[in-house]
Amino acid sequence: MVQSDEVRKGPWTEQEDFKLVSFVGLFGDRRWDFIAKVSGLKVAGDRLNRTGKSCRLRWVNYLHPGLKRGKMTPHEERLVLELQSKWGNRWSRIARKLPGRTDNEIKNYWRTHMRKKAQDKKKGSSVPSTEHHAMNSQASKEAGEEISFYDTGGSTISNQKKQIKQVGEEHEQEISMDDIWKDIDLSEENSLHNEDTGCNNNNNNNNNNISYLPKTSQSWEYNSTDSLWVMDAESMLFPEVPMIDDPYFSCYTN
DNA sequence: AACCTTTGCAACCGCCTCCAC
DNA sequence: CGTGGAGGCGGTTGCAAAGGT
Repeated sequence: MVQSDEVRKGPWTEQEDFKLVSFVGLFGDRRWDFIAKVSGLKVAGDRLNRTGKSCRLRWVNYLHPGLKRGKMTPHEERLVLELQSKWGNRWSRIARKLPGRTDNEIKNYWRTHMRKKAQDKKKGSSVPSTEHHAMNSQASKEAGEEISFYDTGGSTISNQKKQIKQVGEEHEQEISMDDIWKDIDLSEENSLHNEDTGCNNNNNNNNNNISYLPKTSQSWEYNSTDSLWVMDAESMLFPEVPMIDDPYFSCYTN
């Protein structure tokens, strides 16, 4: 445990980043509490008074050398949409299929994406064609209608209300509360259904929809089994979902 | 140019799961 | 088998930058 009276919060400084990278280099990227503890000691020089959680988050979301920066590629965007429709808001699982992207990044992307979609709906305009294609998934077909723009990441009640506020302020009459709650229910059903049936159903889906993605092996071997984006057990069950090739990983092979 | 709104993203919070003891 | 700690995950918040008026 870090000395609690001095636990730092908020944005990380360059020095903190540097220290964290050093400690991770020394101790690996698993023992976050240990890293937090050791880095908080006076013997560690300038102390890094962050919690283990905070260290982990900073490393995973920002400092990890395998991270891609910058905009999502169209392939990544479509894969996110496809997997979200399949798995729901299981961001970390989705992130495992997009090496170099973090769950946080994908989550943020999704929220932005859905916000745009909500605005499109509000304006009564058609959904952009690529997005529509991606969203035209098993779940929406089985629901017999378009996926609601409310079945987003962060789809808690409070968030829904926030979106309602954002989206509906001018057009409250157009989208009633009943519609909204119906959408929420539908999306939850879809999500559950996808979770239950995703394995079989999506064999076909994936073969059809994302076969354009290159099938590659994970060349990144940073810290071996302790690395991010390792194939988990579930991933092994869905080998049909390809990994996106990532040239960045080549620099982690020793 | 100033102000307001929107967008993107880093970071935190709280809950859950796993595992060692 | 129960418990506690550590890590993981999803949801949420806050803020800076960009864009619009």
